[in-house]
Amino acid sequence: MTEIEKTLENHQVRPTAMRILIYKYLAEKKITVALTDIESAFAKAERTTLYRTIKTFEENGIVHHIEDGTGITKYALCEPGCNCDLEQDLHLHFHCHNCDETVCLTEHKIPHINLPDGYVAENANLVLKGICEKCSGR
Amino acid sequence: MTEIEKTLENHQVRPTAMRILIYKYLAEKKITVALTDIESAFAKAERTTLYRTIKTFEENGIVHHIEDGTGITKYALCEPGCNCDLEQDLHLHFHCHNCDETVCLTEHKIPHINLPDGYVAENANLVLKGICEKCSGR
DNA sequence: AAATAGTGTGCAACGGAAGTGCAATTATCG
DNA sequence: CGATAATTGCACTTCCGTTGCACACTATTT
Repeated sequence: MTEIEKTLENHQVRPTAMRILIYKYLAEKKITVALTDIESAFAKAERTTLYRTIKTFEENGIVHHIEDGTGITKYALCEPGCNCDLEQDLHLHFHCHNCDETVCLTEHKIPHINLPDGYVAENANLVLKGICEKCSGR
Repeated sequence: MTEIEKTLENHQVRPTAMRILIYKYLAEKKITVALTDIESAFAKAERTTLYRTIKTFEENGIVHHIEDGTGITKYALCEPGCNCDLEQDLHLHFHCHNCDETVCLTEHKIPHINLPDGYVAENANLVLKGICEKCSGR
C-alpha cells in the first residue's frame, strides 16, 4: 500500500484508482488547480467524476478550496495537519494576473482584524493580486 | 440638475433615466448588491442594460466590485474620493452567512503584508465571513 | 462462490451567471 | 432638421457548477 493510499484512508476516503491519480496530480502541482485543469489533465475521465472526487476530498479534509476572485473555484492539497476551518490556520493566497495562477502562501497567515461591535468573524479569505515570483523574473 | 446627475457627469457618464435610477437604487442600499438584485428591483428593464450600466459605472469609478467568495460578483458605490485601484484605499468586506449579505467596511483597511521575494502585490481582497451586526442581535 | 448491499463512475441534462452581436431607439451636435 | 454616436432591448452563446439515473465495481454476508 502506497503513501497516497494511506493518506486517503486516513481521511476515510476509499483509495480508488481514480482518486489516487487525482491525488497524485494535485500533489505534483505546486499551485492551486481549477476543476477544468483536472479535466484537461484527465481527458478520458468524466467531468462529474472529477467534480465529485474533489468534493469528497474537500469534505474529508484532503483539499481546501480557494476563491481567488477569478470566479473559478480553485483547489489545493491541505498541508499535513491543516485545519482549514479554524481561523488561526487561514493562510493567504496570491493570484498572478500574468500567468493567471494562484498559489498558497501557507506560511503567511491572515492578520487579525478588529471588527465593529456586533460583527463576529468565523472565517476569512485574503487574496493578494499582482505578479508572482516566476513572472517578475527574480 | 440633481445631485445624482452631477455625480454621473463628474465621472464622464451621461445621466440617462436608467442610470439615474440604478444609481439611486445603489445609494439607498447600504449593502453591496449583485446583478440579480438589481434585476429583480428593475424587473421591467433588460438584464443586459443593467449589466452594461454597472460595467460603465465601474469603468468610470462610480462603483467597485467585490468578490465575496459566493461566486457572485457584488457591487457597491464608491465613497467620495475612493480610489479602488490604489492599494492604500483597499477596504475590507464582511459577508454574513446568515442573511447572505455583504457589506463594505470602508473604515477598515487591509493591513500590509510582507510577501516573499519576487512577489509584487498590486491589489488585495480581504473578505471576513461570519455573522453581521444585524444578525448577531446587538 | 453466489447473493446482496453499498459505493463509485459515466452519461445526459439542467440552471444560473456572464458575456456578445446586432438591430432599434434615443440623445447630441452641427 | 439631419447625421452621428451612444444607449438600450432582444436573442443567443458559453462556461462552470450541479443533479438524477443507470450501470459497474467493491466489499460483505451467508
